[in-house]
Amino acid sequence: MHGGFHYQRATSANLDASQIRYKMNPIPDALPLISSVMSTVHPLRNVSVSQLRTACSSCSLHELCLPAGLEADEMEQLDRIVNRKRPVKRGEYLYRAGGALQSLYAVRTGFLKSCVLHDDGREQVAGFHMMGELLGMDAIGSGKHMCDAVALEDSDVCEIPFIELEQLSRDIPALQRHFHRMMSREIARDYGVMLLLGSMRAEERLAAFLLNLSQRFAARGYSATRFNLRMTREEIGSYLGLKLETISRAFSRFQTEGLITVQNKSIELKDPERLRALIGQGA
Amino acid sequence: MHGGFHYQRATSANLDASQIRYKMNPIPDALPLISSVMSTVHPLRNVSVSQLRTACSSCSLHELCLPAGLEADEMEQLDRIVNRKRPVKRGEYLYRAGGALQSLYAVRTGFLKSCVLHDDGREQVAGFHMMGELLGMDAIGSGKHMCDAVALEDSDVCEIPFIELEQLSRDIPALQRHFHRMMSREIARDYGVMLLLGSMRAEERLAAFLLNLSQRFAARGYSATRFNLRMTREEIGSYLGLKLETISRAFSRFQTEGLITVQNKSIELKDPERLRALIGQGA
DNA sequence: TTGCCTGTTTGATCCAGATCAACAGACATA
DNA sequence: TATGTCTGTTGATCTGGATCAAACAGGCAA
Repeated sequence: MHGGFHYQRATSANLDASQIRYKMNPIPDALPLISSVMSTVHPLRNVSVSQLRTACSSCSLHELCLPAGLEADEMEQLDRIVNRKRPVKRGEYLYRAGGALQSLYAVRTGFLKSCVLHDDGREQVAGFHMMGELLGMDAIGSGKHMCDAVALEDSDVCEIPFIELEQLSRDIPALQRHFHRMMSREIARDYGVMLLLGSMRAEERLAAFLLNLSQRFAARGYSATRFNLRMTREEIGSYLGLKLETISRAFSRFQTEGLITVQNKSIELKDPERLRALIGQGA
Repeated sequence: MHGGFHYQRATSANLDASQIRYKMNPIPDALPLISSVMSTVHPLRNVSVSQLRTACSSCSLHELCLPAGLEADEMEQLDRIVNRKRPVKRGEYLYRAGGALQSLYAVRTGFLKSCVLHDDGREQVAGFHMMGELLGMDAIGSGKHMCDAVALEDSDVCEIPFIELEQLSRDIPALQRHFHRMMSREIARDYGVMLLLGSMRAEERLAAFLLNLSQRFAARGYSATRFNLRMTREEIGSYLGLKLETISRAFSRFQTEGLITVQNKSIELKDPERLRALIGQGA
């Protein structure tokens, strides 16, 4: 893959050309640049072109991310407090459990996981995070992070100093509103995970997981039916409260039943409808 | 127990007198009425005494609840938007999944549960809520409640219209701050539940559950070692991702091992330390 | 007092998923 | 190109908790 966009690097061999193009379209890194060069400075904003490149307003994620619903001038104010493009290499920690809360982080590119730790070494994956999603909200209550955040592939995040975000959200109702929405959606997601962990059987859990990924990729303009997993079977298992062997077997069974095609990390949903029907057969 | 305060009714026999007094003091139900007749209006506030009686500033929960950390005048502003004392009878719904978000609710007295529902009828208890805790935050993201909230015993809640809370929290930084803390703590709690559901065995889960209740009762000035369950074995099981028979057996085993005394809903923790040690033996 | 009705306890059996084990690819480094 | 280290697959066996079943206790209405 060329340019700064190596999101699909590891698995490009598995994908046909049309899909690669499709996946690269929605989040163009280079295109905005070009158009911004043509018109020197954005009429509404007093920032240089180089800043504009990564500004929220030119970021293809802004409808999903924190600035959703902001006016241009409001977005500019938010831009001023955001430290854009902090890279996190695969395997690196964005923050660790126990560390003091400084900032929230919005994923620009890449993929991360949050892990809750238990004294005895057990760890539980509490979530996987993709572009436009906000991390670190668990730390606001105590001032300390409750979990580790680790990059599953080379990623870029926007760093949003929390104190300043809180300050700014008093001045910008739309920002306040959307920040509350994002916290609340995290709570709603957590409730869904509890339902999954507390009352679904293994195959239902995996089906729900795949459909959730599918829906999130689709919301970002990617294919809903073909995507690559960024996490290992063990990490999926941890998230779903199952062992890696169980994940592997369930994948195999889904494949022999024609529900999906799996090859290593590459997934194709062949029959999303039947997958959906699979959830809710139990009990 | 007399008056409207029967929170401890079923278990008062277990408590010594000093504790009962303590428990009854903070939330006087009947007395306020009388004194309001006597002293018409509070000097600092332009509200009648009858309103003051149940005002946040006179509520024993205010250090745990939403107004934590507010100045007197700020608390007064909050008071003005809060609709105090909405009673919810045992078994009644405070709100239902799918219903539009109007208000958040702070528990004044009593005990409630939240249940996430699945199409096929399965339900998962997502949380139990006691005095000072805030319900409904899952609904902010979508504008619709994600779960049912049901009273497990006759309860009173304060109704806090969400739009007005959001508005007011722009004017009162301490309120904004604390509201964010409460949402964040819910997220942190959820992560803990995921850890529990995803990687603990049955007895660890129950021990963690008992210790969590103990700690929450203690934070409210109740005994940390003697309390009454407000929920059935089935509800505990649902919350912990286990069947009611498993809960019952685990209780029995804890009892024969001298960790606790159980009799129906009444619990005494005989050896909290060993209970704590029990968590984290597995894996 | 009787007779539900709901919730709880305890025993016997079963099974979904864990555990143990062997092996096969994929990928990274030299 | 060889080599070692992760990661994933599949089989055989085991087991914690589910399921099925029976009996019982407490609350409450008639």
